Amino acid sequence: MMSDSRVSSVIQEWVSSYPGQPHTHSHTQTLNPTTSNMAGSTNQLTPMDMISYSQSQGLVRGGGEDRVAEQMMGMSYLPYTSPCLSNNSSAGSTNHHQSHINTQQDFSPFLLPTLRAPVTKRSISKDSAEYRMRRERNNIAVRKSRDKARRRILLTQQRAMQLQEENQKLQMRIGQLTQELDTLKHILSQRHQQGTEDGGAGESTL
Amino acid sequence: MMSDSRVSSVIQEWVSSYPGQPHTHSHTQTLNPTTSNMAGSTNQLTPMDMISYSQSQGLVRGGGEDRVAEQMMGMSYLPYTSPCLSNNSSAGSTNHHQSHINTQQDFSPFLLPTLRAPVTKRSISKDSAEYRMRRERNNIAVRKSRDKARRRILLTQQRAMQLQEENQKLQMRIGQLTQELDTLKHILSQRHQQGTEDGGAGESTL
DNA sequence: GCCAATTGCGCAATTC
DNA sequence: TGAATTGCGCAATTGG
Repeated sequence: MMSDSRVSSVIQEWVSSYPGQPHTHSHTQTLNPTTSNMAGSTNQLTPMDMISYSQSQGLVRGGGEDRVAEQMMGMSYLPYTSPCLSNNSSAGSTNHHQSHINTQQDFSPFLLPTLRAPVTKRSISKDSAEYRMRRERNNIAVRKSRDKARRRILLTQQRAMQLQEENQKLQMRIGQLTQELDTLKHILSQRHQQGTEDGGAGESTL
Repeated sequence: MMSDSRVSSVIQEWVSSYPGQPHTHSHTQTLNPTTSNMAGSTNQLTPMDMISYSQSQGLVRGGGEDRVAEQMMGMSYLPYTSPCLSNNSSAGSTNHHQSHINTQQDFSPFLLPTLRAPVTKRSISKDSAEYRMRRERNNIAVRKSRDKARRRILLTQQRAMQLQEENQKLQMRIGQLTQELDTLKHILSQRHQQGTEDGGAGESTL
């Protein structure tokens, strides 16, 4: 109805900012054992949070495998000893040079008796001009993406505030209308009573 | 206010999630969505940026110090040539673990007469157990913080949706009330007319 | 000054 | 193949 005119620009923008709701695929990750990390200390965080989380944000992917499991469990930021080892090379991610191998699947547990043997990796060598090129492009994409996300969040906040305002106004309006209605009803009721008593007609001017 | 009873749980949570609105301190950077970004040309950072870079603080990790300047200018994700050079190893940041060698101390300076010698850094040496300790603690804090942020965002989204729903209901309610009011008014008006015709006296109570 | 919390950044894995 | 996402760790800041 007339509501359209009430929606302000912020809302409009916001709407366009959510083309099609989060995917909610079936996430793929493997949540493999590695570093099961039972860490010990529990830590609160209702499981509920996780649910909605993974849903809206859509699949938690790749990144820190183990983390996934953790997060799924609602156990986030816990001590969490690094997957490979505590401090030495390429613990978590990082480890540039050697190669992209170890982080991900972390085959080491099985195939590498000693330490990782990054060797044998077809090195895209960080030196490679191409590598740098890719990295640079990705960095740009990342910045862009985050910028977008920030704006989206901002819009959502504004939208929420705006809706809240609107809501209050509507509530007020309802209050007015309700009161007015009560008044009229009361009047009618009296008239009716009068009419009944008098048997005649008593009307108001309103 | 009096609206409390009407606000649903999601809202409640959301509210508590924003203790005190975005700080808006003296602002450090970003702050606003702007991104006005005159885009035009420019991008490329001036060598000037380098200065702030090496200066900052302990262990510079080469990361995106320069970025700061850019962002201050509202110039986001632009090309932006890497600080040290475009492709060489460990150029930007990264370098984490592998060895504290290259990044930090970077002995190479000996070989590179022209570049600054970051030496003279207070060595918190990445080897230091303390360093690792700090890092680990910070990593945990970071995860925690991000988790929190995610939940906050989610709450905001839910809140917005909920408010929208509520809004629709309120609008509907207003529609009903309005109609009802019109009906009553119409009735009263008719009776009044009748009363007038009859020559009766119509007064309103109230 | 220390510490936790934030925040921007780049990396790498994954999705689209 | 390349852009977009996203978790992660690092480092600089900020607020206590």
